[in-house]
Amino acid sequence: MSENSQYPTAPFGDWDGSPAAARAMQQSLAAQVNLQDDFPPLRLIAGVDVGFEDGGTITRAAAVLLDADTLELVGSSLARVPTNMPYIPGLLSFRELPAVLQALGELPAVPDLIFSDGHGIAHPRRLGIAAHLGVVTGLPTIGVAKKLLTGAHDELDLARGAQVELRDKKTGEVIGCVLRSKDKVRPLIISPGNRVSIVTAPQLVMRYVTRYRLPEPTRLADRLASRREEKAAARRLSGAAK
DNA sequence: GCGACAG
DNA sequence: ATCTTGTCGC
Repeated sequence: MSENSQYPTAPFGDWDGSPAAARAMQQSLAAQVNLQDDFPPLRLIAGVDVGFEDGGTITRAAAVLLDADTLELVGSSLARVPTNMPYIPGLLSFRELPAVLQALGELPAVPDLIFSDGHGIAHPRRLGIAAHLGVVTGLPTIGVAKKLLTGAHDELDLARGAQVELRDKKTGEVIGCVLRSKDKVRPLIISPGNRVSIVTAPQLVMRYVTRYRLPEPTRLADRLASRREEKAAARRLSGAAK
């Protein structure tokens, strides 16, 4: 089980830490996003997500590696690092990406596609965390978000698989789609990413949705990052102790 | 100036 | 994201 350390350690170059410089950096990186379908036959897919411990002082990134055909868990990793900056809408990647890259580097293999929590190009400057991750790693990525950050869309049917385009409010440019992954659940906001087209992204998401709202890679990474298991177990015990 | 605002 | 119990609906 050899881990791979082929991911950048300092994804922000010579960033001075200021929000203004971060936004400028996003503008230039956004130009490097590839919105064409350019991914290999999928054999291994990954899911990444981030959670926090100790009131937010520790950033906890989880990465899971799945067999793209059977969805069998092939490997997983966890990276715990000190939190370096606060959450600022639009600058999420500068807060979470370092931990995510560390977790990815500890997986047993490099995935053919990564599902990232948060948006891809459905972002004010077209560089949400999924797109940022795709540019710095060069790998295909898709952003799977639970809430809207920017853009507008029409209503969509309540049936599983229903979807409508998400467009820039000002330019009308299509920046992603709103997808109902299960009957009557709150829709997901899907956007590339890198090396995946706006049309293909939701298809790939649906391919990996089983019985839950979130596609498996994202759901499993979320469980690890946010310690769903541990918390549920702790709750059951304290409740039984009474 | 006012509202919106991933995780 | 995280803190948190019971509860309404499919």
